[in-house]
Amino acid sequence: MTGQTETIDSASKPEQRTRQRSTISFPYMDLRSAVAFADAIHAHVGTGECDDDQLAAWTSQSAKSSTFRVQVYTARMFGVLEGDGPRHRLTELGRQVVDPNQARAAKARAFLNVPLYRAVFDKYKGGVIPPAAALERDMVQLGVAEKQRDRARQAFERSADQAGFFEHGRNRLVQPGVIAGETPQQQPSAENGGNGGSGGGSGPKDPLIAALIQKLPQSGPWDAVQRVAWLNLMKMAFQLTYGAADEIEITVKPVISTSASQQPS
DNA sequence: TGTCTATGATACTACAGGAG
DNA sequence: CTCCTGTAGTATCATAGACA
Repeated sequence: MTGQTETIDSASKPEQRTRQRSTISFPYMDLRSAVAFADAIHAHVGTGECDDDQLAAWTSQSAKSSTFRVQVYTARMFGVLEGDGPRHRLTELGRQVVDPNQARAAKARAFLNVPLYRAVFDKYKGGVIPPAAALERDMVQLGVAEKQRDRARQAFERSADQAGFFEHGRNRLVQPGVIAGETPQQQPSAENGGNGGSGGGSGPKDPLIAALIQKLPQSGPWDAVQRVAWLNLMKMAFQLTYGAADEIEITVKPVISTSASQQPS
């Protein structure tokens, strides 16, 4: 393991031969490949779980191949798949993606789940997207590795197209209209994703918000860092669901020990 | 010819288990 | 208890081949 960097360095000019890592997450495949996985799982096990080998077989791949791994990574990044290790299942968003009635809104949400895409969207929403070269420069500034800039841009453009963000022209990034109002209101009765857990609740909850609520621990200690992370995710979910509002800041402040007066002994 | 897709390889990270 | 090592999983890079 340790000799490999030397091999790279000695290849030729060591300058800039080292691998640069992106500091912002983005998928290497497009939204369609993520939806394909969601479709495969939905078609075979519905809301149940499957493992690597099954999913690979259903999509005519080998579970050992990197393509398969990259595609799993892509689907998880879009938020349509979840699971630990070799086990996979649809997320709430994934179930909506395979539902023709909700697919449009769900794809738009999936698109904005990707940190890089979210950042680009925030930067250019309502405006005109620059040409490819300039867009790539922006992506590099946002944290994409120099060598991955074109790949990131290509995946971005395809995914944006598939999510309906280019409906007003390929030089404009416009959030599809359904996202704000359509889905949250339309499950008046049961049927809201059987094992949702919180399905028994009453209020009309956005699936993204519902999924976050499901993440809440039942009991026990829950440290501040985790709480802040959860609250930040909820903040983003609010922005996606209800639109951007004034900046909300979530921070941790150490407790100033006023408990001295409370200590009985 | 340029772009896209698929694939193998590699770097990095996290975690468990054992030795001192 | 701490440090070291091995292992597994994830993220990223590089490139060959297919296709328009």
